[in-house]
Amino acid sequence: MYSGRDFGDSFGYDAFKRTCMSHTVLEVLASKWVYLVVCALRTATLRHGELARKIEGITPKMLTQTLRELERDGLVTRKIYPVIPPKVEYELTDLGRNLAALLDQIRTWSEQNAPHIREARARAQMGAGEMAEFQS
Amino acid sequence: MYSGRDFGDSFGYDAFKRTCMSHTVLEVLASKWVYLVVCALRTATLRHGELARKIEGITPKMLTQTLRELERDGLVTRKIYPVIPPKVEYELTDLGRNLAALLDQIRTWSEQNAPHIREARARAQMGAGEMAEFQS
DNA sequence: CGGTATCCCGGCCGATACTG
DNA sequence: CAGTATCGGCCGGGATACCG
Repeated sequence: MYSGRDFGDSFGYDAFKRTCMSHTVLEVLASKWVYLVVCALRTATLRHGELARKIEGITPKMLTQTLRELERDGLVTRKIYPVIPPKVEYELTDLGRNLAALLDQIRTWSEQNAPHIREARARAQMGAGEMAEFQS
Repeated sequence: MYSGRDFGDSFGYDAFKRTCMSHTVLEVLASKWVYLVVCALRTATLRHGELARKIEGITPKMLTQTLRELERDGLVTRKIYPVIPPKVEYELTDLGRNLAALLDQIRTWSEQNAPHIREARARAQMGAGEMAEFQS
């Protein structure tokens, strides 16, 4: 074991390799909250409270944590207004907007295919519970 | 705000609502292993062992678990050959292939922008150590 | 080969309370 | 308003061993 990851000179063009940069990017994106925050910011600059209200179920802690992560990776900017009460706005960077467009395609896909997946799950559930029920 | 499609029911088309089907779909996709498995199967039908070898770091348990989930949701089919030694092939369904195309765009994006994100992280790390804050 | 079964640890994440 | 602090549960998921 070694502390920290050694990406070496690999720019990581194979996400299947753990040592690849693209793999670590994936690890960030593979989060429900990251996805929702990025999508929420796609069409508008929003404040902390606005995000919290829009994203149902997120806690202040997770929201802050997610935003910090996105900020660290250069996907979101954090703009502080020195006023009282405090005002902080979050906005996607160009990089973030670029990504958001792709994530939004996933959302569109999810919306359009939700019925199919629901049916698939129902069928799977049927098959699983069927042996305890009738067998005609 | 919601593109004029705020149905607000459980069939819903607003992934920000926890009760929405599209939200649950997202919860499936928001997984590193799901992503990698789907992408691995994008170009080829593969066996369990082939997947395990291709996806670095995945354990048998997680691979099976992920495949079962994808099968349940109708994204992957599992074909068993009654031979000895056993042979099982996993293949994307049409639905799965459709999704895989989108996920592959994410991968392409990750590869292309990995350097930018690497730099952003380096800058963030610098700033954290220096604490010499100056806003623009 | 293609899985299951089991143990178990770390850390993710939710809940809540508090501060500037 | 925009966060931090803290605690704790639960479960994701790694390691390992074992079946058909």
